[in-house]
Amino acid sequence: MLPEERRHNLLRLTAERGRVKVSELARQFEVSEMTIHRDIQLLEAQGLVRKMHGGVALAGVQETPYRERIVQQHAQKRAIAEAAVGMVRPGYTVYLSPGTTTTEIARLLPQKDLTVVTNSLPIAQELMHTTELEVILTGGSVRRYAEALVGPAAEASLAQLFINLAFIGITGMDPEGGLTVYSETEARVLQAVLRASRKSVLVADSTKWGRVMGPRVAALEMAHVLITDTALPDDAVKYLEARDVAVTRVEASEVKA
Amino acid sequence: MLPEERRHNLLRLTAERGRVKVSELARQFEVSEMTIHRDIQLLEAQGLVRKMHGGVALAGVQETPYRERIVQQHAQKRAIAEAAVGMVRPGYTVYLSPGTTTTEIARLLPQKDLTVVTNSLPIAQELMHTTELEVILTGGSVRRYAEALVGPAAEASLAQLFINLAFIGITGMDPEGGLTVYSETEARVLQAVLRASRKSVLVADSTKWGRVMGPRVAALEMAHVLITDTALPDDAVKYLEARDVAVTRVEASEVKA
DNA sequence: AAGTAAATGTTAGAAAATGTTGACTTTTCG
DNA sequence: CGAAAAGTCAACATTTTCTAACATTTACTT
Repeated sequence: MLPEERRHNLLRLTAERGRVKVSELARQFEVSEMTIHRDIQLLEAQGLVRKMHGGVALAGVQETPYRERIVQQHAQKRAIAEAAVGMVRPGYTVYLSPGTTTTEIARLLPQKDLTVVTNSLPIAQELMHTTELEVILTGGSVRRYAEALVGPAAEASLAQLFINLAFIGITGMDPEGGLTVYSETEARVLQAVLRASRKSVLVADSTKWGRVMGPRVAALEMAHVLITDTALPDDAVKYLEARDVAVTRVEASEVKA
Repeated sequence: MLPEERRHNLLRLTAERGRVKVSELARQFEVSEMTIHRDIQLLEAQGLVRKMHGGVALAGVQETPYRERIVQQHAQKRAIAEAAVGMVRPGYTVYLSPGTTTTEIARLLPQKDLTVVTNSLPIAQELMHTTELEVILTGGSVRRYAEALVGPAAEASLAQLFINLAFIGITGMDPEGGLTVYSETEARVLQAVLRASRKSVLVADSTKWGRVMGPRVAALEMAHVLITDTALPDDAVKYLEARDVAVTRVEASEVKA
């Protein structure tokens, strides 16, 4: 494995799991711990990770990177979420993927006449307390750092359902790389979601465009709709619409909390 | 668990529960009490928590003086939970039903080498944050008041699993009425649990004896073990042991909170 | 082929984290 | 009140992790 490749993987592993032990990384990559230390030092200088005794964590994040990410780019996510909620009709069964934008959608959902399917623990928690909607949680293994449920059990339970609208927060989207997420298990769950859904809606800010971050979920054109912000380049829109993917670009105008 | 991670979890636990005993934290994180003292000292220097004799409390937060009886009940649940945890062996897959006693068991579980299956959202949440155990959540509809997952999906996912030990908090137990819980759906989930388990352990304080509270889960003698308190009448013990149900009666000794 | 720069491993000492012991303080309870 | 129990904390020993310096290997350049 190339050094740069190794650092990239290190970063990905850290992003996925929130924190990783130095010893584990050394074993994983079959290099000495010293090398890992040097990698970490390098990544820390770029502000990407934070060193802690015995391991490494995502920068600026303690233990739950998920919750921390929520505060970033909130206005944009909120605007995207508002557009997403506009697509929901009474009686629908909607799916919400784990993620910050989808959590925002959950908060804006109508209070009635809706069934929500999710594999995100925080979303289920929130909907349970703040609404009277029917909430269905997929089964599965708890994936700690994403606070999500994954694995064969999650996929199997999705196969039993019919979903009118699936809202999917994606980590990377690229004409060549397609839709990508951090981990293999999450990718598989999303594939099950796509199979169970009549219509799939990607929610992703424009920074995700051109990014290939991990395992591939599906081709770009598998989605029916993309909701993103105005910063998405015109040629990207052209590319998508040529493939029958409807694009909605929203303005993150007012940043009210 | 990394030191910094442990301190973060300590803070989280304190925020959740208002105040926590040093001895409990030491047990939970599997470190000496001295280490906990040092952690607390560090967090106190940052103004995040307040040190108290025997424990730690959230800084700047009013203390809620608790009712004696609640404390008493808690001590009993705690004692039952301790006996329950004593039955767990490394490598086991254990099931925890929704409930306060089982939540207490979750808090006392070893940190390693265990798979936990549950349909309780709070238990999954807690284990996810404070341990590194493999946590499997059954799927299903969210049952609001119990914060539990129920329904055909929950039953189906349990059917896929093998459980070494199932800890079941029961609402009522009676020679004639058998084991009873509040709702039909919960009863069905517990039936699925019993089918998937090699050994089932009832955890219930003695007030549950003679109570028939709702739908029947199974006959009394379906369980292998009952862990309860010393107030359970002798004839109840005799009745149960005649049917090959082992009874463990614990004393709520460590009463003071 | 020789030289150079990058990458990695090794070693040793520094720093951090943890546990243990024992003296001391606070709380509990007869 | 006064003694026993429980909790605190400082000092020391031990283990683990970090870092800097040096040696070695690998890959690229001239």
